[in-house]
Amino acid sequence: MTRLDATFYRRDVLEVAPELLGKKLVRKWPDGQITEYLITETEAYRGTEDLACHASKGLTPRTRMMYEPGGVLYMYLVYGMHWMLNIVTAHDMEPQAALIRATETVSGPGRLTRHLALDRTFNGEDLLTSARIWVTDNGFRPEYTSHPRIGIDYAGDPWKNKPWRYILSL
DNA sequence: GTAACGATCCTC
DNA sequence: AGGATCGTTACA
Repeated sequence: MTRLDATFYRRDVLEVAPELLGKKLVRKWPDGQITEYLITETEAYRGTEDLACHASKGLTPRTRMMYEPGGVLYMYLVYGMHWMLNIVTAHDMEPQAALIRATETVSGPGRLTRHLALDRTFNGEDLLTSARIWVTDNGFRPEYTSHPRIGIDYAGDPWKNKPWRYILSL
């Protein structure tokens, strides 16, 4: 049960996103309680070319965390009500992130952040040093399947068809 | 300023 | 199938 380090996150998101499956998202609450959530579904968003990735719009106040070195969180609001939890990957000025879509007990990216009480105050949070959220490796290397990403049809071909959504098998 | 649009979820 | 709900972005 060791906290994942910089070398894990500072690689291409197409490697990191599937490898996050089976890892444990750890949340330490204000009262000191700690709860763990097995990650079961992720999606990769990769660079300025990927028209489904917010970074395709360039470096803006909203997207700037994605340009940080891997290991920090990128939080943003969609549809005026749901916060999305993204883990930034790759190196400085290489905008990539893995969206955490579900855990073993909570399905859906919006429901997950509501359950874990994650919002804008976690934008830029550093998973390498944070005392309230981090990810641990238990040595589990699960099988997984790949699928097109959800809710990004507007990105058009070929991006809407990239099999960059990863689901833990069983 | 103004307007259009979501990396979703819930209820009909 | 449709509504909720608001920050971000682009454009005038």
